[in-house]
Amino acid sequence: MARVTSLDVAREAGVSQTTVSFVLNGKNEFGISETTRRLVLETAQRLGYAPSAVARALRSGRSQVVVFLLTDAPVTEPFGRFKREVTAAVQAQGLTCVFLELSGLAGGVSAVCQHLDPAIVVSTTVLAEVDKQALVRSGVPVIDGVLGSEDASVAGLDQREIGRMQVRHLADRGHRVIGFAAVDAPQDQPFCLPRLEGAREQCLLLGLAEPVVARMDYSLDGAVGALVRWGGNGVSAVAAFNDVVAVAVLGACRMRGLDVPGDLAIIGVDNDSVGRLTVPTLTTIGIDLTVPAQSLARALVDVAEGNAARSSAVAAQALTVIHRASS
Amino acid sequence: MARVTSLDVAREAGVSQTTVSFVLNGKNEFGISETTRRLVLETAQRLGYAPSAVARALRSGRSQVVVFLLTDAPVTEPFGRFKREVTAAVQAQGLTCVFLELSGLAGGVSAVCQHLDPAIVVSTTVLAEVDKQALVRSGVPVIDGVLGSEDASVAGLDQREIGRMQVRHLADRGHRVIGFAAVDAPQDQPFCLPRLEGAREQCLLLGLAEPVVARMDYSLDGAVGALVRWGGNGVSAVAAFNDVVAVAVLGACRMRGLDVPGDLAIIGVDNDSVGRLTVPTLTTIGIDLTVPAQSLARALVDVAEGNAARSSAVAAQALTVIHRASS
DNA sequence: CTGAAAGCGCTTACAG
DNA sequence: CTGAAAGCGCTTACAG
Repeated sequence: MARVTSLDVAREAGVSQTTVSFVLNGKNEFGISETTRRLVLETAQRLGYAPSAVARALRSGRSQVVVFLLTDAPVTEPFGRFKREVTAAVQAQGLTCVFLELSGLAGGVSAVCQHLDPAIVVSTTVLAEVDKQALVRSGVPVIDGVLGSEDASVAGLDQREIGRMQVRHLADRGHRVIGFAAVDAPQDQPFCLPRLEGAREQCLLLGLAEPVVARMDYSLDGAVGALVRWGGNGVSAVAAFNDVVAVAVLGACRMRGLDVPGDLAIIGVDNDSVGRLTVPTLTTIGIDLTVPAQSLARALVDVAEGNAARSSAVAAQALTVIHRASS
Repeated sequence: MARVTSLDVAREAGVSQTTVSFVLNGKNEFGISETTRRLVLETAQRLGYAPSAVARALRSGRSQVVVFLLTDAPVTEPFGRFKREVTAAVQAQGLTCVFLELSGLAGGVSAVCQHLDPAIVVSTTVLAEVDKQALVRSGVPVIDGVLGSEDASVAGLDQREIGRMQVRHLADRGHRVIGFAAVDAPQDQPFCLPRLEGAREQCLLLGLAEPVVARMDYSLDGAVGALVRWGGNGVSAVAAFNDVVAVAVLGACRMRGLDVPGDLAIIGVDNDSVGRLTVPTLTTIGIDLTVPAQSLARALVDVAEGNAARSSAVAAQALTVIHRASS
């Protein structure tokens, strides 16, 4: 079963390959008659013609593929939605977005281009300078550190705003000494650091003491340790880096007989479904990355075309406090 | 900055394009002298030559890309690792695996081939027959229902075995009337149904009563409802579809003043990190999908080459009971 | 308004 | 042992 080519369609319709190409690519400015147009379309349909992406890419020198590199990317629900929304937004721009699990790949980034020839590469993490150079040298533009950069980043979401919102929420409810539950895991730092920084800024702005930072791994023991530290500093409310850490703090409170939110209020980040299932349920910051996904898609197209990325305003509307029982 | 082509390398090295191609593709059977070989390799390196995947694909008629379709795929940690392991295993077979978020895509599967020309398409969900036909018609082989099929599937992991293990664990600890916490969400059914079936089988085998099934959404209210139903049936232990549901049951127990595991034992599935953070910590089934990922990668290559997939033995070693405080 | 022809970069028979 | 040439399927100047 040989592949149906545009030449097959041309022959079958009794026109030239050129005409087929023009019709199928909507190059109407060449003034092809409506009759011919219909005939070509109908013939292509009938033969089940599907253009070869590979041939098109070779000819045009540009593939239509966006490779989105995932390196220990967050497994949270908002990020899962983000991937779907980026996919949709990129598609709306006429490209196709695929995700590549870089952490599973031997040989690293350079191996990416071996089989893929992407129009552009996007990465959640900041790429090593060598890798970046290698890509750029083979003509592939790169946008890295997406969502996690310390400045507002191409997606227009400032991670610091998350920390600020957490503190504002807790301060609104009368808390004056606030703890911050940070994590050690390296892959979380691009998110954890700016969130903490935002929390600091907001405390300063509100005339509160510096937040009392406790670092922990994802364990109950770690959370109990944090509790002790906070207890010694008069902390009455905790902003957790994310919902999972918040659950750990919740568990530690239970172990130590502390009432939540009576003895300690807790707010997480992510609105993970598990936060609706704990007792007490978890106050959290919901993240809607629809707008950031669209900003990113626009920036992608700009950069893929060799222009500078349009910068995006901070998408403050991406964030909402979801107030539940833990605060 | 024009692209470096194999012809550039040939000219620079003073040999023909053919020789360059042979050297770079390791076609040593043509007896190229060691000196020439070295020269070509060194020149390619020096010029920073990277072969065009697109040209190669056009010429050979086969791309080297595996497209892994994700449709509301589970966001659990084992599945995250699975993706990395599939990526590695596929790479070991000489192909590149990328993931495509089908749920974010308008136009569905047919749009996939527009820009990608994959060597093979894999899907977690069972594809609609039309979509499957469309792919096969354009010459793209398909493997669908990966990990979720009711039979042992290409990956060699039988979801039923998970339910069996849960029941065996609970029965070993003396429980005679077992509840099953099932979920409503359609995307979970390919996993939930076989796990429940396995639980049923195992109860029968051990001479226990049928498991008492409660369906719920991911909510505390749903879990409380389930608790009432189980209470009326003398259930002393619950096998939950996954860890998130298990957390909901845990929460419901807390609300109703039930002791875990005293009044009710609970076992989840997935070994999600949250299960180590609840109080009590959660007994669960750990899933190591390394072996299934490798089976899948082998099957992929078979099918991409037009052969039947090698069937795989059930990878029982993929599953382990992780015994914690909830049972 | 439509067609013949070139060329994207590669691999691989075929000829020396 | 090595080279000249064809051809994968497409798009697009160029010519009519």
